[in-house]
Amino acid sequence: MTECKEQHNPEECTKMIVPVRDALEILNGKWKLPIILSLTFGAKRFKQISKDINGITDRMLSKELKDLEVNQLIKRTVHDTFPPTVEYTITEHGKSLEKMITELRNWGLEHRKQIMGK
Amino acid sequence: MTECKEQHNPEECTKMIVPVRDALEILNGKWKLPIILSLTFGAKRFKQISKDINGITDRMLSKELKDLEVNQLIKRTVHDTFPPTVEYTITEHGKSLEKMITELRNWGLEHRKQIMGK
DNA sequence: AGTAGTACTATCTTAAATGATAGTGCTATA
DNA sequence: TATAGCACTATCATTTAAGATAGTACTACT
Repeated sequence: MTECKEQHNPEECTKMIVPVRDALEILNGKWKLPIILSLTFGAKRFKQISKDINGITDRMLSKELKDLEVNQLIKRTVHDTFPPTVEYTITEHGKSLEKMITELRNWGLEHRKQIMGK
Repeated sequence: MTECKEQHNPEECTKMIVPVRDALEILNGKWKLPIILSLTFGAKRFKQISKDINGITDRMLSKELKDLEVNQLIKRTVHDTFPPTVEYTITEHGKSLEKMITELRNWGLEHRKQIMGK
C-alpha cells in the first residue's frame, strides 16, 4: 500500500480518504448509529426503538428508519396480525457495522475519561 | 454485561447508546474524520491538508481544525521561522481513533461493493 | 366513557452546517 | 512587474438537519 507520509503524496492520501467519506455520507446525523446499535440487540418495534434512544422524535425516527432501509442496513417487516405490527431488524450488511460501532463506543468512553480525568 | 435483547430492557440499552452519542457529538460533520485521517499520515500544513481533502473550503478547514484542537485530537504548532509556518499533528488521543477509522474505511469499501455489486 | 398505546404522517419553525466569494500582509518565484 | 503561495478571517447566502406540535384510525384497558 502506498503512503502519504510527511513528504506528502496528496493523490494517494485523497484515495485513502474517499471511502471514509462514503461511509460518513450514509451514516451521517445524530441518530443513525444509535438506531443501528439499538437493533443489534434484537428485533424491535417503532416505540421500543424510540424508548431506547433518549430525545429522538417520531419524525426523526421515521425518517432515519427509511434512510437505513434504503441503504439495506435494516429491514422492515409488517406482520399481518390485526392490528398489523411492524418490526425492524438489522440486516447482515447492517451487522457488518457492529465492530466499528463498538470501537466508536469504546472511544466515546475513553474520551470522557481523557477530558474529565485530567 | 447486561443485555437489551428481544424482550427489551430499554434502560440498559440506553446506557449502551450514550457513549456512541458522545463520540458522534465530537466527530460530527463531513470533515473531522477525513482531517484526522489525513494527519495520521504525518504532520501537515494547512494547504497540504486542504489538498488531501477534495472539496473542503478554507473556512471549513479552519473551523474544524479549531474544534479538533479544543478536543485535544490534534495539535497546532507555530514555528518561528520567518514567515512563520504552522504545522498540525495528531495527538496520542487522536491516534486512538485510528482503529475505528480503519473499520469505517473498510466498511465504506464493502458498502460500495454491496450496493453496486448486486 | 376516558385514557393510553401503536405506527406513523404533515406542517411549520428554528438552528446549525456548509458553501461562495473576497480580502489580508507577507514572501518567493517567473 | 506580475503572479502565486501561505494561513488564515470576514461576510453573506443557501442548504440541511432537527425540533415542536398536532393529528389519524384503530384497539385495549380501566
